[in-house]
Amino acid sequence: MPTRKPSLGRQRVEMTKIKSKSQLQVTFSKRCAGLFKKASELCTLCGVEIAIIVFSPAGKPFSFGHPSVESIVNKFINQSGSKAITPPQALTPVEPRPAKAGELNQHLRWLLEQQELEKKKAEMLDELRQAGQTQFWWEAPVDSLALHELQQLQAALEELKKNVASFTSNPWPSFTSSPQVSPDAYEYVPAPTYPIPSPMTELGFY
Amino acid sequence: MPTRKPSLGRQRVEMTKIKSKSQLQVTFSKRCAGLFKKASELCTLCGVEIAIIVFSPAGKPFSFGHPSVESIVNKFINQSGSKAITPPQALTPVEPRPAKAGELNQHLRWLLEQQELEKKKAEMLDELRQAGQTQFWWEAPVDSLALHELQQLQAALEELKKNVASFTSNPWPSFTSSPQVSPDAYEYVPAPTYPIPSPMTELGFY
DNA sequence: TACTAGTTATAAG
DNA sequence: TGTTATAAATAGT
Repeated sequence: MPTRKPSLGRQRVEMTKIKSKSQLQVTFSKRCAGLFKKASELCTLCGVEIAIIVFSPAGKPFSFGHPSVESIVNKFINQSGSKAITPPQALTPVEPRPAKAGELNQHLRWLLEQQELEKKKAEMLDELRQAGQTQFWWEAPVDSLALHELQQLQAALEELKKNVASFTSNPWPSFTSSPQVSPDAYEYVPAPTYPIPSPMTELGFY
Repeated sequence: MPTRKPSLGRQRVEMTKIKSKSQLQVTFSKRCAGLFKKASELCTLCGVEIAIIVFSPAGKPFSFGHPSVESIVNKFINQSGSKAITPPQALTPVEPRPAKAGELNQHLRWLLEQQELEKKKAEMLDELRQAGQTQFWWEAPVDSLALHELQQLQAALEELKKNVASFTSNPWPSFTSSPQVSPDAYEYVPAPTYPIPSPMTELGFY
């Protein structure tokens, strides 16, 4: 005979902070997903622009944006009219330094552009990861060699830092973006971003 | 006799942009309110920070924020002080594209390498920053005189890059952060108009 | 992750 | 704006 599986079903929940750490995590995941879905529907249904930024209980940033978080944020914080975002110039190594207040937005866009790139990449990684095997080679603990290399790098950075104080040219890196095309898809980025202006680009790294 | 008032009740709605202007307005109002309510609940239940910005069909800005849109946006675009380095940060200019399914794994590996690099770099940059620097070293201008130092740095990075493939670290760190304090007041601003609090300054520029 | 059942959101009127 | 009945989100398993 079939043993009944009488789930209690959805129970009313008191609107107060969840105590249980694990339960909180579960609820957060579900509701955050639900929130983003609602946002997505609102975008589709009403053709509006929406940006959502959420810092998880663990402090990790989650975001949703259509057409993009940065565009909306920028629009929001600066409704006093702004120039259109210039598409990334692949061969332009340097972002103009903000000399005037009017140029600040340009830099903000740059920063936000970085975030965008990161989110897209993270998204891709997630997809690939889920589509692939259960375990990969890189899912293993760190070894000491990495540490060594890191220390080496850090030393180089420290060295450079000491000698960099008197430099006078433009520090702003450019952003090269591969045709980040995402037609209809809205961003739903469980992966947080971490805006760090990287000078590496100027150095021809990677 | 009670004449039935057989409301059809909620009907399934096609997820496509609503044509009727008036219907769109109604739907927008309801769903926007619903979205904000969900956000509010998520804040309360999980004690997280959320910012939502919506531009209505009429282009009017609506926002929800706890503790405030500004604080969250600023935090989002300026995570530099945080260790919440989950996915990476990268300016991956030249990203190999997987041509065949068989190359996916290789591509993934490449992506993860970039991720590793960025993660480590981010960590070190954090260290450097917390070392008491008001200004990132890369924010200082770089001219040709720095060439020597730059080459030094490049060498270190290249070295690191070579070793990335061999050392294995978990690309998906779980990060635990300090608990969040959440007051009771949530913002629900139908028509926000707020001054830009010098975003650049908070971004660590200048 | 998937399911169930009571809860909540919301399309229509 | 308020009502109703159904769709959708979700708490608990």
